[in-house]
Amino acid sequence: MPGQHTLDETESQVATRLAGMDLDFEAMAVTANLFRAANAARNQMERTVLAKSNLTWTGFVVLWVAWIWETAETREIASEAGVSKATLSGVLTTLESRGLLERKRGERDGRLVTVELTAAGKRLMKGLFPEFNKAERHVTRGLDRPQLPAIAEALRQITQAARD
Amino acid sequence: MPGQHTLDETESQVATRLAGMDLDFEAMAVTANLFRAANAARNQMERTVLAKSNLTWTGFVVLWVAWIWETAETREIASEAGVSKATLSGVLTTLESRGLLERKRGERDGRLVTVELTAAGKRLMKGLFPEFNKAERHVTRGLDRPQLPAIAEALRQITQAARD
DNA sequence: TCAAGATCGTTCGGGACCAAACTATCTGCG
DNA sequence: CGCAGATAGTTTGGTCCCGAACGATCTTGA
Repeated sequence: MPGQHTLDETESQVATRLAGMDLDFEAMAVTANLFRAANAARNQMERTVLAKSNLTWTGFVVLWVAWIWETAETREIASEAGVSKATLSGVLTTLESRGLLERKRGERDGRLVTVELTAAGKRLMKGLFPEFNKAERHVTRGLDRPQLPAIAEALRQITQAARD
Repeated sequence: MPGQHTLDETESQVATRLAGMDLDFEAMAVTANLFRAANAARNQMERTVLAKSNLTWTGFVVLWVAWIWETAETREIASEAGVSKATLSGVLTTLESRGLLERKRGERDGRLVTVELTAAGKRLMKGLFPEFNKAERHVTRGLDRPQLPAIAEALRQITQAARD
């Protein structure tokens, strides 16, 4: 089946092609697989869980953050969701037009905007999140159960290190 | 500093908000931190390494795959890069217009298109990749060195599990 | 041999995505 | 008080991103 490489084939081709260069191959393996895993998991969840509700990944994450924090300022949503404020602005407009959340201009500080889920938004998240969590369980099913917290911690370390 | 939560604060808020629901919190922590880490690392690398060459993340990954495999069929680039063939088609057009790669229609099979870097494309990757690898080392610097292969392996498991 | 079906890449429409420019608001210092 | 600078969110312009529809090409089986 030409055009289909296994992960092993790919990594061995990489090693061959880059032999002799002064590179950190272990760091490379971690980041390469980090992006592959995140991408594969995201695509999987978009297809299986989010598509039914006609939600994009980012739309879901934004709803999720606002749901968890009850009410949230846009800059904090942007930070949690990992998108720029420009992107968030557009996504909020989309979600607001679908009646899932509401913007409220800050009263003390007129520059701020806070976001709150509507009843429909809360209902959606309440029904959707357990399904989302099933998908989370699904994509982690190949890992040793007791190893899970250590992996989560390692990923937190990467996040920290990438923040400067 | 309102509007800024630490990772710990966020996870504790999540635990509180979802208390009582029947959820797999450990799987949740792994996937949530997986996306955070991938996002943070990607943003970091886009800003520090890729921006100089005016490359997007996906553009770089596409060049990378074609570089590693010398010559590659589009469907295999799409698969390795983790994008749809529709997306790839547009990205190839962009990169081709900048003279970094060339499309060639398959000779045996007229449906196929293979991609090959131009001299300029190869030069770019040769100069860029060592810098990219430095950034890979940077974002993994918080991890125990001997632990690296195990983390890469865990991420491979997630990728596998997400592929169905 | 040749039509039905599979497979490949492109196009289309609509949303996501970012940096930079912009508007509105607040803060602080003279 | 008043204005210079900081800060917040939105708009703009260009690319990425996907599913679905499409045209072109190959394969297969009667």
